[in-house]
Amino acid sequence: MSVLKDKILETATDLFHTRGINSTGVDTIVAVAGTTKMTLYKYFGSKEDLILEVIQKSQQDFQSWLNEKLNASSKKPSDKIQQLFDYIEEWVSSPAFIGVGFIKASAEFPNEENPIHQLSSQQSREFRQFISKLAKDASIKDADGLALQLSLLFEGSVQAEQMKRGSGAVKYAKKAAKILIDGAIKA
Amino acid sequence: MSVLKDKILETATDLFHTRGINSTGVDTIVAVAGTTKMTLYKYFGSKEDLILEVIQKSQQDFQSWLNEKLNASSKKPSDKIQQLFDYIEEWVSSPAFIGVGFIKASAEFPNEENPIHQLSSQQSREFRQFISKLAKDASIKDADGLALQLSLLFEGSVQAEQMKRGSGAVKYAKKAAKILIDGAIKA
DNA sequence: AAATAAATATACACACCTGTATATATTATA
DNA sequence: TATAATATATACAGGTGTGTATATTTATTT
Repeated sequence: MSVLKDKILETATDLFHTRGINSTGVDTIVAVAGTTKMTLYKYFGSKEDLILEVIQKSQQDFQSWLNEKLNASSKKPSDKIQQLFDYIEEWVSSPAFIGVGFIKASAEFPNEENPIHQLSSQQSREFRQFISKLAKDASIKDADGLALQLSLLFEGSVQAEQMKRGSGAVKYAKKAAKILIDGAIKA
Repeated sequence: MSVLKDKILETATDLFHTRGINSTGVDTIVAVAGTTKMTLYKYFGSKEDLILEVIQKSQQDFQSWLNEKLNASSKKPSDKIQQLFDYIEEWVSSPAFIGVGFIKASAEFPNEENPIHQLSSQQSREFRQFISKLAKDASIKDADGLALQLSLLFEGSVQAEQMKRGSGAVKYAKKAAKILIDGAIKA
């Protein structure tokens, strides 16, 4: 991947989160990235394409990071799901955290026919399936149900953190997750 | 309140939710409301003022509805908090549900200095305090902690419902809420 | 050094946005 | 009926948005 394309993606990701997607023009993006519109439109067919790539890459990066953390920490499936929110907390609390792409995008593009909304919806679904797999591996009966509940805590936490940085909401989400997981294991 | 001002508020509320706030121009609002820009700017100083009033009124309406429901159903404080998510489910599942103003607004206006963001943040806080009061009345020890957790489930549910209408996420939020409330009562 | 590719600079077409100015029509009140 | 208040119609100023056309400069390769 070209270094310039990468720089544009990175800049757009940052601006979309700090100023909003619709409020960020391509002129601003290229100015901050230190390049020109011609270059941007060489790598991305349209602003919509750029948005789609930003959302995709953000989620990919997070998923990769999370996977590595979980695999490095333990081999036991029951440990993994218990540690899920430890890493979510680490990630959300880090200074580099700027939000979750698919959550913001679905708010700015509420129409379900919109490609950006559809990609957001798909990624939310995939993340829930990821949690569900963790639960299944840990021999939890209603894995899908628990996964949905944990994803609600996750999305709620991110929302809260976006509303007010340093809210500490994730700490309580973690406690709630532990209670729900313990309950689901016993069932 | 003038009937026209009311009509504009109602139309704007609907369009903001179905198309997004930034994506909805005042021209569209007055066209759908069946009036003109001159009238809109007579009742609202600016588009920002209109947005603020829309968010304020939406939350007020919801809070009033919820309060009535809770007061009508039972006098026992411990019942009230247990029934909270019954009514949230009823509200979110109703065909008239279009989303929560302060959640969408905070996504479209991420800058914490922005008046719209600040109002959103304030309303999120007020709703959490409302839940906390329910918990305190029910003699729950860590009322603030539980209120935060329940608000995460609430915001997560709304987010999920926005992502995909009819997701049924609230049903699982309700189950999770019951577990968390029961746990908090025992503690 | 010559030829090819990549990036820049600049200008512009066209659409849409918010907000206002001005003149006209409609409705309510006295 | 005359006066005042309310709403409409229309046009426009000034800004910003996406996307493209054209020409020039820089960097890479042969």
